[in-house]
Formats: sequence, C-alpha cells, structure tokens
Amino acid sequence: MLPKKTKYAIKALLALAKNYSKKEYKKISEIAEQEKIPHKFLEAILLELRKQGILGSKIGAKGGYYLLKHPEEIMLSQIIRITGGPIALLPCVSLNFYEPCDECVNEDVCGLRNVILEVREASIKILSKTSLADIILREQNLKKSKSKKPT
Amino acid sequence: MLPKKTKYAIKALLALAKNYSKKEYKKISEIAEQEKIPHKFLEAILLELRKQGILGSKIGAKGGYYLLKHPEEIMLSQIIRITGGPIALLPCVSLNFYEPCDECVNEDVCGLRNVILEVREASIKILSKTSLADIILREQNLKKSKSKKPT
DNA sequence: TTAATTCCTATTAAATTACTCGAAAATAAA
DNA sequence: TTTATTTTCGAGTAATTTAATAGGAATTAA
Repeated sequence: MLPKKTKYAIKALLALAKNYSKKEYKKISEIAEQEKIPHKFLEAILLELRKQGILGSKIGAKGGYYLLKHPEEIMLSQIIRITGGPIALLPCVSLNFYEPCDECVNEDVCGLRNVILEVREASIKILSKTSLADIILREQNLKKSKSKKPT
Repeated sequence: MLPKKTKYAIKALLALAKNYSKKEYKKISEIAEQEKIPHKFLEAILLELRKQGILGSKIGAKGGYYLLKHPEEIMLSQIIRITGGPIALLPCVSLNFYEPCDECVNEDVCGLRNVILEVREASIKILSKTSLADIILREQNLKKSKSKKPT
C-alpha cells in the first residue's frame, strides 16, 4: 500500500494541476480544505515536493504553491518515488528500497523474486506513463460515460 | 510492500512444495532453519495457513506440516490474501482492505482510483496465475540459463 | 506596520508489524 | 507407562513506521 503521504501528494498536485492554466498561487489551506488533508501534514508534503523540483512557491500574503512543470510532464511514478511509497512488493526487487533477503544465497536465481519482479514491471509500466493530466482526463471520461449510462 | 509474514509464508510453502512428493511431515524447526525465519513467528504463520485449509499437520513426535493441495493449485494471490498482504496500492481499490477516501464524493469517477485499479488488475493477473509449482519451475529455469551463460 | 503565508526543526501520537513467552495437548517410541 | 518431541494456543511485548502536531522564524503584500 502507498502511504497516505503519497496519496495526499497526488491529490494536492491534482488540485494544482486543475489550477494550472490560471497561473496563480494556491494556498496550502485551500488545498487542505478541498482535499480533506490535515493542514500541517500537507505543509510538510508540499515543502518536500518543492525541494524535489516539482513545485514552486511564494512566501507571504497572497503567496502559495504552483506546479513547476506542465501536468503532462509529472508522472505518478515520480510522485510515488519522492513521497516514499515503494512500488515493489518486496524489498529485493525495489530500486529505491532495496534490501536483500536474509536467506537468499543468489537472488538472481530466486523464483519468487522473479515473479515479484514481473509484477513490479507491470505496475511501473502503468505508473510511469500516467501523468497528472492523464488522471484529470480519465476523470472527465469517467464522468461522461457515467452520465451516458446511468445506474 | 508485502509484510514479512507474507514472504515467510511463501518461502515456507515453497519449502513444503519441494518436499511434496516425499509425502512426509516437515517440522517447523526444519523450515525455520532452512529459510531463516524466526521459529515462533513461523509457528504462528503455519498455524494460520492450516486453519485456512492450505496445510495439514500432525502433532507430536515425528509430526509436522504438509501441503493439503498440490503445489500447482496453490496460487501466490491466495497466500498473499491469507497472510494479510494487500495487493492494491490504495485502500479504495482493495477487495480485502477496502476503505473509502475521505474526500471522494463518488469514487467511481475518481481518476486516481481508476489508474490504481488498473495497476491492481495487472498485478493480480500475474499473482493469481502463478502457483508454487510455477515458482519452483522458474527457479530451475533461472539456474539453467545461468549455468549456460555465466557472467 | 500588520496580516497573511510559507519555511523549518522538533516532537508526539497512533498504528502496525514483527516477534516472544510459557505452558497445554497430542503423539511416537522406548 | 514414561519420556521426548512436536504442534497448539492465548496473551503479551518490542520495534518500527506512519501520521500528525507544535510553535515560531522568515518573507511578502497591502
């Protein structure tokens, strides 16, 4: 599972992405309220995203955050990586959280690792081609198809 | 990430699967030593697998555990489910650990959820078609191809 | 100068995971 | 029948990670 931190980060970035064309700063408190994220926690998350080059910010009255890159250029995989969410199901196949198994003499020959590696690759394939813009687009399509064929 | 419990369970079941043709009981202590799993922890895990119908056991001297089903019939997805490892990256797409998001008015229309759902499906597709027997087979193939083209 | 806002460091709280303890019950073999 | 072996069981603890909070400094707009 992804930590809440990661989910919050994605939600917050989506909120900023929807704001993107407006070219204006968005306050932490606005995002926090909108996305039901604890204010102080969100603060820390956005700060980190800024330090990692995803966001820009402006201090002071009328300040706030904004996306440094176009929503099409910000990939889910990147957000997950930055906010500490491991994608792999086991540490022995994780790029960013790698740790060998205690009992594995040679992990290149481990059948379990081999399967889990395949799972990771399938996941990354999706996550690294999906941008914030893609998610917003999906949302619009889902809404459309829902109104077409209601329950 | 899968909890250690799940990894231990898989490793233990693999050890039993390799033993399968012998039709004899395997002791907790044997498996624990072989797979470097803390004895008492493994004890609890195997007990659970027995209660879930994966393993049979015999108490007392010369007792131990054995697989109730053929290694081809025991799927990774099942072991993961039993030992509490969530496959989904977010609770809102998890079958066994479902929990709605606080801020989602209608999750059927959530773009993020939609992507994460796709990831889950890709993962489950692999995990639910891979059995203990498959893993052992993979291991053999990996060993073969390694001896053919050594580093 | 004041109100608004991000920045920063530290700390705490809550939850989950990973184990451990100790003894009971069952079985095989001496 | 006794003893050694082994699973069973319920409870409890330790360690780690995650989630969140506190409080004030720095910066900016009006």
